[in-house]
Amino acid sequence: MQSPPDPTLAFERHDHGCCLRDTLARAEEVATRAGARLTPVRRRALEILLEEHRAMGAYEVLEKLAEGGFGSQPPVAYRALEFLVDHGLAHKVRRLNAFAACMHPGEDHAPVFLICRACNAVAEAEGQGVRAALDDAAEVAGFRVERANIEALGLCPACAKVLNE
Amino acid sequence: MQSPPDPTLAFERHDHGCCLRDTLARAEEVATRAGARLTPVRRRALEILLEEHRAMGAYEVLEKLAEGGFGSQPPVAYRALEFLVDHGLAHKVRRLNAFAACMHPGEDHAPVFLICRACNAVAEAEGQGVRAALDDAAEVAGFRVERANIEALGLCPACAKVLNE
DNA sequence: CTTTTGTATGTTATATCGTAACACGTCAAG
DNA sequence: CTTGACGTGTTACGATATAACATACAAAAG
Repeated sequence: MQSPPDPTLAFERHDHGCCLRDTLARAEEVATRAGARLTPVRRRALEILLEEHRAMGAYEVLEKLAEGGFGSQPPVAYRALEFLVDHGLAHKVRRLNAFAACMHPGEDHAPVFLICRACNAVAEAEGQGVRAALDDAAEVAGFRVERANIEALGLCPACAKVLNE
Repeated sequence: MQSPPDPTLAFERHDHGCCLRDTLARAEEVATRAGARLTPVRRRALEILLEEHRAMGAYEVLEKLAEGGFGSQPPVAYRALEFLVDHGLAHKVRRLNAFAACMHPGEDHAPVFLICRACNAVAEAEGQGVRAALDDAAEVAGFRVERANIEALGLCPACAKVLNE
């Protein structure tokens, strides 16, 4: 494993190689079940997001794809990422114009993103309750929610601690 | 009187001149109270957002500012818009890379944006409940939310009706 | 097995969104 | 009347994203 000592996607340490292989395997399954093909570029793009385990810009992903012998032009990355997002294998974090691998592919979940304004780490938290509240709020306006982006900016536990000293 | 019976930057018709003048007046007050200056460019930028009553890209706002004799380079618009956002007089809708005037300047509120995927209309709904749920979800991760972006994509009532026919 | 059809990949070129850095003007505080 | 903070304007550029077209490739139809 090469994983650097970064926080991310959860604010806690964890077994990385495990969550990578595991998630990748589930991703494969999700794609198959949807009748979609997790082709080499797409698979590699997902791997990249999982390896780094943080939110990455499309151009950053592109660079790593190119290193692996794939195309080096923006559409290559954007298309792979779009596929991943469409199939729930990755999420777009709009505040950062970045993408992050989904930690719960296949499971029916409502992710909310917690973005640390100090270290830029992004955690994907469970937001069923938030989503339910959103559906309620939308209903008042006669609006039916199909997709939602819920993102919070603040301080992660580690940075909050440091800044308080 | 303020507060019409609409659910805000809404999917319904309403008295426009009224909500414009009214909101503008309150904005002036908010700025003054914050010790900030609602200068001509800034005021005009807000007017533009209020007149059109929809989410607008920075370059679109810029164009209209230029028509009014203001500078025609991007920073002019971005700075005015940043001021408005910082002072709670406008919001950024990240899904659209666009800005919308706040319909409740000064009031303590937690906006959620309802974006119609068919007609691109944006409604600003009240999201106190959503925000509370978000705070709860964040707390589980030891994260303290400072700012949040909550955006929903779906169909507005009008478009939903049309598409069902 | 071949043709057809739809999908995936790659490329060039360009659109769209956003910011850094600096010059100038105004105004209020010292 | 100078200094310093702020606001506006400019040029130049960086970052993000997509359109349009060519080629390859795989699954379905013949």
